[in-house]
Amino acid sequence: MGGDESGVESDFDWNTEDELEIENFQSSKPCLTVVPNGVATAGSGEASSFAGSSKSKLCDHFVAMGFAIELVCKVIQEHGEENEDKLLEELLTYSALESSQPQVKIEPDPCLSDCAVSSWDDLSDSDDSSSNYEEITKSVSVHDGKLMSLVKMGYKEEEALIAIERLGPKSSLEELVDFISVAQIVKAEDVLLPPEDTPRYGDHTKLKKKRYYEFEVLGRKRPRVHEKKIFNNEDDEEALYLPKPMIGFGVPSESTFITHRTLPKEAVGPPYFYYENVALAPKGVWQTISRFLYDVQPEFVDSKYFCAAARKRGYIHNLPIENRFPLMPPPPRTINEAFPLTRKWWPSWDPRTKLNCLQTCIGSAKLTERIRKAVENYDGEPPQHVQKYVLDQCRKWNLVWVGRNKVAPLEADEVETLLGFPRNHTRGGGISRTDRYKSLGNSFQVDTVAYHLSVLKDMYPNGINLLSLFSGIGGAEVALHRLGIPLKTVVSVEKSEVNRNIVRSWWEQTNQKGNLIDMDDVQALDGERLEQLMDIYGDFDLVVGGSPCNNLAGSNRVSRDGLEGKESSLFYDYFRILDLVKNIVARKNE
DNA sequence: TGCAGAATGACACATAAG
DNA sequence: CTTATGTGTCATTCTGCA
Repeated sequence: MGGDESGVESDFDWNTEDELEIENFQSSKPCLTVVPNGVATAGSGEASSFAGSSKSKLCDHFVAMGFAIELVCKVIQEHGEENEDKLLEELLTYSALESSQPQVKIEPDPCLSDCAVSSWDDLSDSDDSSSNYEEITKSVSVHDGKLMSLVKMGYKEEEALIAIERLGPKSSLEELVDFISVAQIVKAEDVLLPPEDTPRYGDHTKLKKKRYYEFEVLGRKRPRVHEKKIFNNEDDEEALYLPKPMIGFGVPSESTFITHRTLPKEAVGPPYFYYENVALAPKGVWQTISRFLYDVQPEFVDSKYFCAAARKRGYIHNLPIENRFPLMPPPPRTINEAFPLTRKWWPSWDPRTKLNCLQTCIGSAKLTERIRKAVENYDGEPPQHVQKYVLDQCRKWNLVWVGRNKVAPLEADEVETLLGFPRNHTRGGGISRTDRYKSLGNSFQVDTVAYHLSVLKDMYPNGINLLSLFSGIGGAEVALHRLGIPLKTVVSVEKSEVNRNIVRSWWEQTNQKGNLIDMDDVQALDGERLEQLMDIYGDFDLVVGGSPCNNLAGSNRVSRDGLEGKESSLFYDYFRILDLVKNIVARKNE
């Protein structure tokens, strides 16, 4: 285990805006606006009275400036809300005090417990809003035992509450402790570090301080990408968030490869894990994900290097990266090759050779009609502004030319092919057209994933046991199958019944010899159930999951809440389950 | 009732312009 | 270096239609 050579620069910017994440952690921030009198209202600006609404606005205002929500509550409570400048001053004073004395404990505050309890309630699955108070107190008392134990063990009440909320009511004490410990490590780093006003790429002093801190104080070793120069030839000092080109440790079509990396000790498999999500998540999200997943660096890969459509994704995994091989035959890499019939109609002023990311929605018929009308008015090349309009729309909706002046969205079976699934994979069985696009838009690109998983083939000639979380339409299963890796037992957890049916039907059609066990709720998969499964079928060799991205993806106008969003926070369940599997495996091998 | 169309106007990041 | 503008994104929600 090599560890960390000091001074080796990372391509990944670990150094920015960590404060924000921590705030999220402490307050379990999101959808709740807490006003000073301890009443929590859902959403912002939706409060029933004028007073409430203005209070929450002020609160929001300060939180948006970067102050911790509990601090804002406290200050507003103490000083009223008439004098905004005065409040700001107080907040600044408190913040300064806090950062110089990290151990100062903010007194328990009604806002805090309310906040925690309210989001707790969100998770408790009772949509009935009428009997709120009793429900809450009841559920509090049920967990009082665990809460008390945790507090007695020396953990802060709010930390304990957040952990219980995250891991669900059935979580064991052991799991809770584990969760809090990770949270504390993340928190400790950021509280103890000097506050950073603005993210600055390539700021060496800060970078070094942080390294020093990690190394000396925490005694931790963090893997660095030693070969980073490959990503960024011209300027070493510019630490970029995402690598350019986005090829991760290498792709079959490019000649640059990284064949060696050092994983942190805790990350080393088996079991192997493979986690996926959108590359362009809000700031800090990938840092958090990476810290939870044993400090493994994400591998950012754009699927445009594998097929004719872009798909920028980050993957965190502990697989070996030597001797990868691609699926055969290689899929077409340009629109032209993928859809030869479009060549005849493709206008010379449309320079696209690759499609954009395949999404969950497609362009409407009305839109294609508007485009036809716009283009057919001109003989030959339309004027610049029309070209721009048409190209913009074509890029936005991934339209292709299928006739004279005629564009069309891709058919679902064409999307299947592009993503590497067998034709008609999602067809029939009661799935509607829109659902089909939706399932496909949320799926893996099979060739990309298969390339990463290909290293397992030699390691497991007799097949593997797979735990597949958020399986969707079974991208991982299809990838392994296409690689020729036998599937012994697959435990597939997927919420959508339609998707489960798709996987089940694929399983039967491909004459799989193994066992397919499907479940619908990741939160219901606890240690006991896992142990039971592993007793019957043997240890899991691989844990795959791409947790929901709705709250991370840029196309979400409504609720891009980051990792703490309603769906995307299910990432913590991926971590919880993976960690359980690791613990169970480790215990058995003792 | 369920589906498809259309509007919505969030963000982070890259790049250009001042 | 700071500010303005452009670009792209595993989406959500409402409305009208059949």
